[in-house]
Amino acid sequence: MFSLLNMSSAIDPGDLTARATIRNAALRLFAERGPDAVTVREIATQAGVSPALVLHHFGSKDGLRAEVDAFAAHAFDAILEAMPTEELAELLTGGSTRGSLAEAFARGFPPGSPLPAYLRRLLLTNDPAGAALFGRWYAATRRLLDMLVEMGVARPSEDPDVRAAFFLVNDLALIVLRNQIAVAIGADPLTPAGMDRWAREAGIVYAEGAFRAPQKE
Amino acid sequence: MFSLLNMSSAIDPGDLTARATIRNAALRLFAERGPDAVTVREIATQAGVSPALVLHHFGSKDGLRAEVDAFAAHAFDAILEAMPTEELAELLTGGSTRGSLAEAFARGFPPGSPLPAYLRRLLLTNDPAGAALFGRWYAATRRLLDMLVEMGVARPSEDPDVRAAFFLVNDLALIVLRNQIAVAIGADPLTPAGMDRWAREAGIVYAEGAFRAPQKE
DNA sequence: CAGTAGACTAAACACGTGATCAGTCAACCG
DNA sequence: CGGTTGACTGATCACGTGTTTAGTCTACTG
Repeated sequence: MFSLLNMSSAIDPGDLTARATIRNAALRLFAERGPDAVTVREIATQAGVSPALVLHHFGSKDGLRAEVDAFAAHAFDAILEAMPTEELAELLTGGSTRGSLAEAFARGFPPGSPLPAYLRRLLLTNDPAGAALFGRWYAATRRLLDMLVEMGVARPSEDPDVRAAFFLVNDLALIVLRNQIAVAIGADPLTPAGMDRWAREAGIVYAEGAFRAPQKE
Repeated sequence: MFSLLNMSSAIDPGDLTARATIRNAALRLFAERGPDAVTVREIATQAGVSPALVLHHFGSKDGLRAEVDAFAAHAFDAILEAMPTEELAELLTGGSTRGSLAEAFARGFPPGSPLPAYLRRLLLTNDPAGAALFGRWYAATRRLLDMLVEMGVARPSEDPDVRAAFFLVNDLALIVLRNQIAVAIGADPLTPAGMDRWAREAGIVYAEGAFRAPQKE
């Protein structure tokens, strides 16, 4: 008897290993609901395999979690590595859209990708990996801002640490409050359309301010 | 024999009912780790009662959760109610600090209060209560911004929906990314000291912008 | 002083969880 | 061909969970 189910390449459309299929299913579920709220049985069902196979491949649920973490971190670094030069170029050419992390993500990931949601979880839990990621992005923002000041493009600040954090978290707010923003403005801010509206307003405020200065000037 | 443990008023310093003690313990634990990650036994231990008493008073864990939700929502509304006039007054008198939700919270809640963390969780989960809260705050922000434009204090925007959302989520970012911000700038942004630094930078950017406008003007 | 109501607890129950185990099957190697 | 390796599964385990039950003790009521 010829068993289709045991041909690992036939488990899922796309010729993926069973391992990869399980990892992808876990990534998607972890991103949406968090690892603690997802059961091994659920992952197995979604991947079309038995629960025991999940632990056969990854040792334990925590092992799977670690592997998914590493996979996601790798994907994020790939995005981040391709960004700063591109972002800088856009900024210096005075392009219409301001360089931003959220924007880079919207461009770098396919529309249905679970990675933005995964990133969100990483930043919001007390995960050390999330803290490390935030730290690297903060340092990059800080450096970029210093560079822009030196170039005369950005005005200097008395408290550059806070200003860099201000810009970074305003940007990340798009990712972490995505759903709330979507219902408020009637458009997903991580799609190109929503992103355009957002970038235009942010760009204006960052360039000109939003209030008529009451006492200064 | 005289039993101290059964005198409800002696269970906890502060003359609280056992019910209130349990509710407070649950609020604190829910805020820190989320309701799903907290066990009934844990709440009971922290409150100094038996696990069965928790369910005796609240029917079920979900019942307790609902009661804690209602309690927190009530506290938030109280803060929100006292804010807009005060905020408006500060704004119109040209006070040093810009009116903001995060600021109002830092002023309105004692330093160790679990309510900011609870609010954070409410906004970040897909909880309908959180969506409702965000919706009300968004409407208030939108109205305030319109009013300021009408008064000539704020510059009009082509996309006021997005601009209001932009201001609101920048503000809420202080609450949802509090920990990451704290390690980045070296100060908890929800304490008066950290809040001052943050408000100063935000105020400057919102008033004057941060970049030298490249093409406009 | 009975007697009832309610705060409170110890013990146990039903169930879903992550994990283990023994075993089947296909592929590969000598 | 015989034998070993490894992907894969069904059955089962130990355990923590929310909840229930039976019962104790105190305070109040007539």
